[in-house]
Amino acid sequence: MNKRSITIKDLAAELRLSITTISRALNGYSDVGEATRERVREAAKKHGYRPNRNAQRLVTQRTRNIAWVQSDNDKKFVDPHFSEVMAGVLRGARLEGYDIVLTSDTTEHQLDVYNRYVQDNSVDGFVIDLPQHDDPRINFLLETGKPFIVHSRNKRCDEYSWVDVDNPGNYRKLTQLLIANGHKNIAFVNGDARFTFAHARQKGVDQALEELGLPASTVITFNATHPMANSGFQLTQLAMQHKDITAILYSSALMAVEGQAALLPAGRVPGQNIAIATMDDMLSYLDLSPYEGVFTFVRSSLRVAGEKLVTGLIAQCENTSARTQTIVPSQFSLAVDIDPSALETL
Amino acid sequence: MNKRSITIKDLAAELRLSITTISRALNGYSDVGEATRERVREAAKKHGYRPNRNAQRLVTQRTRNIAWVQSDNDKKFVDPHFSEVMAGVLRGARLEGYDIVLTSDTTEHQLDVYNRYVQDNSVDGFVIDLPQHDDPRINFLLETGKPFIVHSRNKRCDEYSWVDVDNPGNYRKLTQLLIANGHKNIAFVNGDARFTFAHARQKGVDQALEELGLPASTVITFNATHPMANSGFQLTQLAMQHKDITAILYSSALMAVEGQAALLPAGRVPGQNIAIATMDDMLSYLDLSPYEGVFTFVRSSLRVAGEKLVTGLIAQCENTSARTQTIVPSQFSLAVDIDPSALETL
DNA sequence: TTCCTCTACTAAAACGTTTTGGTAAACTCG
DNA sequence: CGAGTTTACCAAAACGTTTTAGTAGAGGAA
Repeated sequence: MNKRSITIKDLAAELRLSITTISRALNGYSDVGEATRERVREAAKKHGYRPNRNAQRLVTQRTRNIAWVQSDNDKKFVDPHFSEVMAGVLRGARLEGYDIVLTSDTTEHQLDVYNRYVQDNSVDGFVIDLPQHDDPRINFLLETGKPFIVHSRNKRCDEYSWVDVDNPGNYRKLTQLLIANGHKNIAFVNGDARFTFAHARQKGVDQALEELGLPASTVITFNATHPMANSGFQLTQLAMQHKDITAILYSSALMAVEGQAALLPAGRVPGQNIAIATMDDMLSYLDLSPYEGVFTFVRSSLRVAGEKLVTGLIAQCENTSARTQTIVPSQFSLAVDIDPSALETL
Repeated sequence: MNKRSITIKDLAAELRLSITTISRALNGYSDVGEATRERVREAAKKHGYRPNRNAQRLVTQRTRNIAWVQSDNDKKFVDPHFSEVMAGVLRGARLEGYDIVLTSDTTEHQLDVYNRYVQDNSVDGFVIDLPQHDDPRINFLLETGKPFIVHSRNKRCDEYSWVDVDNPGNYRKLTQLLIANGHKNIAFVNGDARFTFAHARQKGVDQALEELGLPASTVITFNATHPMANSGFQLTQLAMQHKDITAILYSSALMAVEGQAALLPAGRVPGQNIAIATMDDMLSYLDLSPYEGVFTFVRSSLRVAGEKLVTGLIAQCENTSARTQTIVPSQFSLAVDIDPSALETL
């Protein structure tokens, strides 16, 4: 039970070397003889020695910990999109030898935990997911000067590091593509408008209409209020009340798939009498193979975004002046009933 | 930027007290004058002093960190059920002043990260979710003697702490309830059989049949292989190929809801010509209000389970001999077409 | 030989706490 | 008044590392 772990002192005693030499041997310094280094390595392996993380952190002032703070009563926590980003973050962190410290705040005292972490040396930096337009977490962290990175952008985005997808561009193109294929009545099933990503997508749609000189009524938007299972179904049902709609533009493939159950009773068959287009975040939770060539996708991996978030943040932790401002690329994959030539002229 | 945080020494200097007194004042020791304690408190607040977590951890040998290790290529990560348990864990941890350290392993070297954490003093204990029948993580942690707690039970469950729901009991009762209401051909849409929870539920179903002397063919089981969006839909479609089925028993309400889209085309209406029964994990991702009185539920909150997991584990971390072996209670909520009297005789 | 350089090592300080084992002064009581 | 007790403080050690500022000795050059 709870036996004390082996320490650098134990190794030093056993090998009749100073703890300095043990430390420097294991950390790859050149002022250690090769024979000695080998002896140290072997003894360390034999005893399963690992440096005490807390002692290391105390002396180096670096924790190799990254904070992810999740709002306790926040529905977005349970959204599969969250899990996908997190999976990428975890992978990136593991490869770099970092750990993720996950906590929840209370919405009333959202900044408390950020403040605590800044003060008590628990973490080197923060990942912020799903920012809002005037996000208090971003404002706070900018003030403290602690490293952080944001998934998506808000209005202060040139002051901090971020990883994002080209939301306006993607949705502008999807909209123009649908219009070029003859669709004049489009439903746009979008996410919660409080979040920057949903706002950016709406902007892309609006821009497309403006460029083509079409009235705003060409697209009717339906906003999800919370990420909920089957919200795609419910919003699609709403959209189906507008009989003249011939295309639906979704904000997530999950919603698009859920929406299928609302299409059938309305006599709509994707690719035949209705066109479906959506962003595909490449959720591993969602099998899209049945919809290949049936839906039009613009694909970009949230998992990759997660990995880029964490590597960007780590770069900044290790070199304070490093800034990451990266657009994760997207690929189009068109439904068979969509004429691809329209895409080239965009 | 990166300005050094204020330390106990700074406070001592400012107040012309020893660091001992500062420490003991803030930690509530009785050998500090009330006036002094107040002075210390005020100065600490004024400067936003927080003890350096790593120094604390080094000297106390306790981290107030709990590890949750997630398999990297594991689909279960993206399952909304995971998020719900995690939400509970985070809440419990926050209330007790603990943080969660989240990492991923690689499936090939699953135990590496457990081993590292045991050796390098990163965490005080581990939470293990979704154990398998002969789970190597459990075997390993039992050997090391490090505190851990398991969500669900496997065959060695009297050797460790766990939190679980009465899976066999609940599914025995649901099965008997359906049979008592005249259903002789039941589909059982169950989870992945590798996991103990799915196995335990199957056992409950089997036991019900045995007790009633009914043939095993009364219930046909359909196992999910991965947690996937819409797997409830696909498995329900499969079940609908058996025309004589009059009741479906699901392993999760999410699957039950997804299955709805497969029922309609088969001419089935819940509560009229088909009975639906399921466990309800009270996912905040899922709105079940439309199915109240339509499905039969046995309800138990995964979020509560998560909270109990973390408080049980913390108790064990702080007092090595403490063991938690808790069944989270379940409540029945019957569909209107189900005769409740059958339940009382069980 | 002497001086210099290079190799291979080390003692001690530092990181910021908590805890142990005190003590000096102030009170209490017979 | 003096002995004992209580109150309110503190110096120093400890936790387990990394890093700084060395040194002793071997080898080479003149």
